[in-house]
Amino acid sequence: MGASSRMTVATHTLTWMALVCPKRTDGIVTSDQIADSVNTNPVVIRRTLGSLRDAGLVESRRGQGAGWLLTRAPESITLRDVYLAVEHEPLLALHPATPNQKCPIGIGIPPVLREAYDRAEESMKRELAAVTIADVLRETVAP
Amino acid sequence: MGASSRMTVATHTLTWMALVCPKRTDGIVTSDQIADSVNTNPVVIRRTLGSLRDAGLVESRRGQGAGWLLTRAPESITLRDVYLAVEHEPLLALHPATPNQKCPIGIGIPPVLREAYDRAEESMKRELAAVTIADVLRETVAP
DNA sequence: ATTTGATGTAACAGAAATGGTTACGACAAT
DNA sequence: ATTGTCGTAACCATTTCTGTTACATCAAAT
Repeated sequence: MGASSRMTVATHTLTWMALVCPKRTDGIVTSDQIADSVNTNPVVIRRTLGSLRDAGLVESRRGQGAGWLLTRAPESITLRDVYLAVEHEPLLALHPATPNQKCPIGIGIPPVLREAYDRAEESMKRELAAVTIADVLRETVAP
Repeated sequence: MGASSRMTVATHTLTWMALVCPKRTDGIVTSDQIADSVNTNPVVIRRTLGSLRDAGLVESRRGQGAGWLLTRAPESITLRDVYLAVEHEPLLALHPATPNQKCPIGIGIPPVLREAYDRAEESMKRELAAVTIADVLRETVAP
C-alpha cells in the first residue's frame, strides 16, 4: 500500500506554526492560513490539528479571535510525537482473514509476525525521534 | 492508514513452502495448497508468488505437475527481502497536492521530509533484515 | 445584546486501493 | 489427446483517503 499523507500534513502544519506563531503577538494562527500553505481544505487541517491537540502538541481557542497555538517548543517536538499523534494502526498488517487453524503455520505464525513487525515499527519510530520540528524548520528555510 | 497485508501473505507463503517443499520429492507445491493454509483465494497467492518470483525468491513450473518451488535456502531469505519483493511505495507519503509554492515552508519542506522518511524506512528495513524465513518457521512451529 | 470570525463536526462525494472471485487461454508432462 | 496448474484479465464489494459543504457553537469585541 502507499501510505497516508496525514503525517506530512501534520508535520507541515507544526513547522509552519513554528515559523509563524512567534511573529504574532498572541501566537495564534487559523486553519485557513495553514490550509493556504499546505494547499488543502481548512477542514482537513482542523481534523489534523484535532489529532495534534489530543496528543497535547497544540491548543485551540474559540470565539472571536480564535485559532491555534503551539503548546511546546519546536525543539521538543519530534517526528515520532507527530507520528504517534496521527497514526494509530500498526505499520504492517496481519492476515485479512484468520488463517487455517488446522495448519501449524496458520496457527503459529500470527504472533511471530506481530512481534517482528512491532520491532521493525519501533525501529522506524526511533529514527523519527531523532528529528524535531525545529530541525525540519531550520533545514526547510536553509539557503 | 492501516497497511496492506501483502507482506503477511508473502511471508506466510514462504514459511509454508519452507516447511512443506522439503517433504515433496520434487519440492513443488501449488497455489491451491498454499491458499488453503493462508485462507484466501489461489489467485491472490499466485499474484503474491509472482512478485516473489520477480524478486528471485521462488520459481514456477508450468504444464502437467506444475507448481512452485523455493530458489533459496530459508536461512538466506530475510523479511527485508520479502518486503522489497511485495512493497514498492515509500512507507510515508508526501503531500497529496503540491504545497503552496509562494510559501517558504511549502517550497522547502518536501525534500526535508523525504529524507527523514527515507531514513526511518531504512531503519525499519534493517530490523526486518535481522529475521529470516527459517527463523519464522522455527518460532512458528515451536512448542 | 449583537456582531463577528473561527472552531468543531457531521455528512457526503469521488477516487484509489484492497482483497476476493470468475473465467479462460497457455503450457508441458503424461 | 488429456490433464492439472500457471498466468492474467476482468470485475465486484468494501474500505480508506482526501476534499467539500453546511451549520451549530463559542467567546471576544463592539
